[in-house]
Amino acid sequence: MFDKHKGNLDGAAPQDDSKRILRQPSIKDIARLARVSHPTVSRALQNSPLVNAKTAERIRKIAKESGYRASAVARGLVTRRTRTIGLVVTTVSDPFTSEVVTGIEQTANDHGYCVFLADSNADPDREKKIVQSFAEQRVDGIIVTSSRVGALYLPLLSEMMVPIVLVNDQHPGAFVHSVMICNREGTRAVAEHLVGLGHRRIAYIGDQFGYQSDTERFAGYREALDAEKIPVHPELVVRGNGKPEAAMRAMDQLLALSDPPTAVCCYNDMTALGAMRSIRIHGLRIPEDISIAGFDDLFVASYTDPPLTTVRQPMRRMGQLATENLIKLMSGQKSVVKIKIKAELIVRESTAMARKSKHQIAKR
Amino acid sequence: MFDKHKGNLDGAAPQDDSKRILRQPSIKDIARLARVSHPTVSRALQNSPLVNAKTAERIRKIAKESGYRASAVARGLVTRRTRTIGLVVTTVSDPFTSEVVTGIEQTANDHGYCVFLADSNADPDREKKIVQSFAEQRVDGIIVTSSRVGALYLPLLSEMMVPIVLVNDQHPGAFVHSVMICNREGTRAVAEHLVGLGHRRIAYIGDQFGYQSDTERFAGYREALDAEKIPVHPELVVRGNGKPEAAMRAMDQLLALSDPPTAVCCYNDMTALGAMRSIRIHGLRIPEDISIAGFDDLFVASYTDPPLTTVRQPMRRMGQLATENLIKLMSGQKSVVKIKIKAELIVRESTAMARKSKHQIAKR
DNA sequence: TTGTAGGCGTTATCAT
DNA sequence: ATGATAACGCCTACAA
Repeated sequence: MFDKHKGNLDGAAPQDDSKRILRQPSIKDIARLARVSHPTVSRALQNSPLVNAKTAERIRKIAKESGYRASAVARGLVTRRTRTIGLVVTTVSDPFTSEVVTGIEQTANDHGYCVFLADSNADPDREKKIVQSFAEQRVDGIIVTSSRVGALYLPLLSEMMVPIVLVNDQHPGAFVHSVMICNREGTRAVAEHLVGLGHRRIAYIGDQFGYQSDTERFAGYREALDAEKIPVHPELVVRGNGKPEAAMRAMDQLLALSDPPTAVCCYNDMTALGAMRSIRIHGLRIPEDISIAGFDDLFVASYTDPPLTTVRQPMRRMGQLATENLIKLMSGQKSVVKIKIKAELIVRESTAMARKSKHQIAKR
Repeated sequence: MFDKHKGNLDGAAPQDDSKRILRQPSIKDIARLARVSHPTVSRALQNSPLVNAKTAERIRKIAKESGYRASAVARGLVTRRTRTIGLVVTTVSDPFTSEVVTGIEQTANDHGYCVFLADSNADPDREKKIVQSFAEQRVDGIIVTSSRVGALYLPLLSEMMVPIVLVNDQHPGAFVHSVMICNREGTRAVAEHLVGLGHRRIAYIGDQFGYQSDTERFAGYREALDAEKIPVHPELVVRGNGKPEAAMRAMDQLLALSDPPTAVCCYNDMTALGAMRSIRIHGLRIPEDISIAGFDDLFVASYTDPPLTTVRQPMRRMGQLATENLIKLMSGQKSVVKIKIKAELIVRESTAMARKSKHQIAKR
């Protein structure tokens, strides 16, 4: 039975009838109840030693009983600090992002900060609007993940006079504080791993053009091949958009080649997911027919079939570092401008020895 | 005599070059630059018709040039509305949650609200703390996803006098506004689908005890079996915790049975992910040896191997509905108390006809 | 059409 | 140890 009925008793939200005093108690209300002045209440609630222990106790009791909650709004107005952080992400529903957000939120909370979350949908205009709305909220600091604006923030921010930290900045500039992974080293490790397994035709499925992380990861791939004097075949370098759907099409392309790759480096795990699906649809086996590797180590990488070889990115930790860094900045301390995190290769079962191929020239 | 030493001494902004910059411009700064009073600025910026079109234009120009941003905190103090929503989730990094969050954030933003995000880590105490911190922030409304506190909010909230909407409330109470999926119908559809495929030994891997959604989904499972007079074997009902890891162990249990199930209904897709992994590790095939179905239709359900049969939950839409509902409530309108969303069975490739089994008694 | 005079709920700065 | 009183930046009467 579907009960879409509203309760006829206004049990939950009785704020319509008469205009009764629907106001949370203010510090003055408490002062009146406690028969002291409101600054005394303020002091008592902040555990100031400047107030008599007994009265302080009494005040706190009264405050508690009447459900008093100091208004952060009023406090923010006078102290000029809101203890608030603005967080802008491209999409919360991306598993990578949501892990970073978790790290940020928890760290912020531990330090007594509230966080405003806003989703830019990867739209630079929207991203700017959000930052402006954060300016109005008078946030004490801002964190941006996977920004496509990156260095372009500088002017806006000097105007806002609010510190900012970027996570996985996609458009790096010199003086921007940021936390990022060693992309090049990460993908290089993957590619070396693949080469070590005897692969020679190794493809790369990238992200869209213009992303710093993609550029760096591709550089790592290229380095590994160069080191072994394996040519980088242009037809083995294709692009997706960081999501499975596009990766499927990219992989389809690769499999349509007359001499398809025996291994694939993917820009990230989401890309790998799509690639694996495509491979399966083509009736090939992983890793027997083709090896595949991702980047990020999302939780799902442990549950693909077979589990995915990838590069671990400590996402929560990165969020934590960004936040701690921001907090330092907000309290006026200087801080490290670029934090680079080491990437860790995680070998699972989606990569294996290359099968003998007509093109293969044994070398080592 | 009220000498408030206003006039030229009005120190609001000592524009001397030496110590400016420390502050974002205030409405008074703009007023001075535009040679009008600050209420005029206020009106101009709100496009009030009460101000001369020309001067309004001039004021807006000046405001823009000086990068003026009205302080939401000051405004909130006087209007007693912050245009802010508090959102508490159990974990942002859960894919289900992050989809709901996306829906909420976008809708809120479209309506001019900022959202505070807080992660309770599924800890009821923390959940309460968060709500209190939201009270201090004077949020205009609150949304809670997968609350474990549920109806227990009522007292706290009537004290806060802030409307609240729950998404997938796990502890429903009569007068709590909430948005939820038809859990029972959803799992019933899955189970019927399985029965229709000839399965008779159908297992259920649930969540922890005490979750409303689990209880309802299990009820749906039971209904489907009852309808076909298939007994519900206790050994076929096991529990995980909604995450893959625990689901693996649960599935291991099931596979250790002397007569293991030929199909499994999982509480959610994350559970299914773990179950599939376990099945693979045991060397069995999906769906040839065993069929498996999830619930939620996370993006990953399309990329498992094989793609997962599941029940679609329109997560973003649910977030959107919750938010729209909350906005109504915040503006004092009455609104639907319980919104129930229809669940949709999505048949993919993880479910197939039951294989002949010694125990099988053809029936249909 | 514009300006003046509060006041929102705090904290900060003085007194006492 | 406590109390007046003044900001903080904005909005909203009400006055001009």
